[in-house]
Amino acid sequence: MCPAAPRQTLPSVQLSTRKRSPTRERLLDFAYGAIIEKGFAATSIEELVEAAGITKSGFFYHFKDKNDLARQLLERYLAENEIVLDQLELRARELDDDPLHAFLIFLKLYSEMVRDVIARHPGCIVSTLTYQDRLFDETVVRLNREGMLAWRARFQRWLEEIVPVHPPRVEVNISDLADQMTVIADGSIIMQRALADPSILERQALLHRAMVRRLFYDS
Amino acid sequence: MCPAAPRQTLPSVQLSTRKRSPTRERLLDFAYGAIIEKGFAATSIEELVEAAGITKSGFFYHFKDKNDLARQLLERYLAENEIVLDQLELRARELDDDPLHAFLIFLKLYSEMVRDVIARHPGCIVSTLTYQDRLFDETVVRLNREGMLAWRARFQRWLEEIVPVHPPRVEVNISDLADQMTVIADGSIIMQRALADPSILERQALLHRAMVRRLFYDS
DNA sequence: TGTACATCAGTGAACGCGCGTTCACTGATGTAC
DNA sequence: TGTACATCAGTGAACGCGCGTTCACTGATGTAC
Repeated sequence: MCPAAPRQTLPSVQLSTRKRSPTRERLLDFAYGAIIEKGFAATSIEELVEAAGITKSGFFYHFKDKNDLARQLLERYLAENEIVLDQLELRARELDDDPLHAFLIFLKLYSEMVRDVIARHPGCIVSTLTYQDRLFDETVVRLNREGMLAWRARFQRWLEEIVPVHPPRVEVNISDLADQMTVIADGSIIMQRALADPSILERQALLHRAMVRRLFYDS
Repeated sequence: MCPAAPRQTLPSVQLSTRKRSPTRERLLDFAYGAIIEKGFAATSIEELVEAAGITKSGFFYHFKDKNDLARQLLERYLAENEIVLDQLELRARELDDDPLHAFLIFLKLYSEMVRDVIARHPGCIVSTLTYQDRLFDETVVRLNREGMLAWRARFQRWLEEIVPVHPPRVEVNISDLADQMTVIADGSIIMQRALADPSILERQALLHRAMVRRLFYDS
């Protein structure tokens, strides 16, 4: 599922109808970093407001409660993530008309982008929240779920475009192959973090690319 | 990294020199389940001792502090995990002398074992602890790291046995390929949990197997 | 076999701290007429 | 242009609760002589 692009390079995304308050955005930024470092339960409202330079009551002006923080964080992340992947897919398809070639270009572009993002934030909120989902209400759990399904849908659509042109050399389930992208991203981030080796995700992304290529080509 | 086999099927593993106390084992069992459900920070000592039927002070007889709980849990898990993988590898090598065939059998056996374990405990403590590693001392972080490196070493050794007999059809880094096994296991567990779909891990394990097979064979 | 001591596996009460949350209030800015 | 009111983005003090941890103590079992 991860990661989104660096925040500063993003256009201003308007989420729902709520106005974007700079203080709220900063609180979300701090929460993002802290939650990736320690998890949600270990991240206190106190440390966030201290970092943002307001008082604790100010937090409750922007967020109904702590669960609402998780919800808004996830909403913002998923929206940005969609945009980043759209851009990457668009760029890849510009560079080659053939869907398979474009897909392989996409995997390469993705591996490069992800390398930089994870270096700064070694983790993924979606994975983190997934591992603590008993702490949240169903809205958060549902958002998480829908985010993962959006990844599946994107790659499944793309792969179904590829298959008629380049039939796979062995039989594989296309939906599973679409999921493999997400699985490898999330799994690599864990390993990268556990080993404190910043090269893992990129290496795994490139290996995955080589395996996909080999699935469609004999050479 | 995950999972270990069901506890009840395991021989009694003697960890370090400490005697295995049934109460401590039960505390560890409850902690395992709770940590996978909610994470470490959200798991309270109170709920564990209540489940075990002792008082909170009893906990501190068995564990120096909460960090010590994480350490003992991880130690026990890693030791059991080694044994389970050893057995699976032994069995696979019994069934076929060729290292590649044995490896593919191993992947199949693994996918079956893992399906049952994750159905009961939908998560992996190693991943969970990795995502909250700022909460622990370096012993825990080091154990985590060594556990992952043990997986890498096991599969790398095996793959290096395979390569001279069955040269891969495209160039891949053997160490990365060894890591891919771990990456897919951990990533699948996250997706399985986020989607609440118990079939994900097995499907991904089998897809991975097909991709590895395709790497070494043209058919 | 009896006694003395040691160890094991806890109990029970108390601690201080930090946590998430509430509530009445406030000064600055925006809007209607 | 001035006045009245509404909204925005917070403040400050207080709350009760649960958390991890400590410490003096205890009854049952094991071991030495």
